[in-house]
Amino acid sequence: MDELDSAIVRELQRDARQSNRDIARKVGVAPSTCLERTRLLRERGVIRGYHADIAASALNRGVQALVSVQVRPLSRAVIDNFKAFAAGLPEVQAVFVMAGNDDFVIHVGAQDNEHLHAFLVDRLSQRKEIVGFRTSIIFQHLAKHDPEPLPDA
Amino acid sequence: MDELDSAIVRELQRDARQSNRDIARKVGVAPSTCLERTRLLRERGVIRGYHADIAASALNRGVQALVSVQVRPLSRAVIDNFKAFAAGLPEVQAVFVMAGNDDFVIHVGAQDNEHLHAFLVDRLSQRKEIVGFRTSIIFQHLAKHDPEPLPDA
DNA sequence: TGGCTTGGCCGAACTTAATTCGGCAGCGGA
DNA sequence: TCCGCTGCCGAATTAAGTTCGGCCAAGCCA
Repeated sequence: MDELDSAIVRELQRDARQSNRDIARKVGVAPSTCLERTRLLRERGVIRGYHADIAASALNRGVQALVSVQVRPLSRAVIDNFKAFAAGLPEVQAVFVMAGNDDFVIHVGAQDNEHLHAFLVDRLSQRKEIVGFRTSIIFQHLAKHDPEPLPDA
Repeated sequence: MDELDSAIVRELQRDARQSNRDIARKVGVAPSTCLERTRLLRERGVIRGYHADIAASALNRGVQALVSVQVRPLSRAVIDNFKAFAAGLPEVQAVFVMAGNDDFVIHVGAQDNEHLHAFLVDRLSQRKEIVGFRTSIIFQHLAKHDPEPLPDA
């Protein structure tokens, strides 16, 4: 992970669909070199994939929420099981396994409030390992897809 | 946003760097048609961008947390101002503007616990509009980059 | 109902990019 | 110093992106 790798990664974070030649030119190496670096980054697991960022409303997810969940007992089996369950639900966009008061935070997207409510009472509430959850509506989501690099220090 | 658009969007969510020809073949249209559809999706704002998914540890963000923040007074000026401030910090990966007990949830990534602590006490604590915040460490992050589509119903 | 218009898709032609691979230069070890 | 290894380059080949004229079908108006 030298400076060249970092520069390539930054470019791919910014725009994953620009051509390899453009990236090569911007980072100052030959296209073949850039291609090989990119291949290795992928192979090493630094680059995990490339994904389009889609407007939530176009995916019928105009209403979003963070759901904080507590489960019991706090055993690995229960945690892994609930995590897999949550990840499998279509409304769920992300699952955070947490330390602290809440064991999970689930990022959910639904078409409207009614669908969100249905999801909460028909899906989540079913699970017997859940001892409590709190739902907070998201007004706005600002995600930074190409953060400036963190100082190494 | 007909079935063809949806199919193209799904493919680009799954792998944003596959060739237009491959996508065209998978969704069953000519490459030129697929290209034009993609252009229009972008123009309409359905597709907002394409981004590489990078392993957190490679970006010096091995430690992540969700920080719930309360600010006062709850005026638009204060909210917009704090949102812009948070979004500008390099450690911040996402900002959620919330309804409910907390006004913001901030997704933060830092090199280690020490850097995270420094961020909290040197950056966040400075802000006079903050009347309280709670930090919860993230053990695991499971993000779904190509969720199955939500039923239209 | 019949002709006209329009939108959207196709495929060929052309331009540009991805990919492969042999060679070379720089570096480190013996 | 010499050898071998690593990583970069650039040319050649294959494949992809992009443009554009033509066609077909659906909708509309008379």
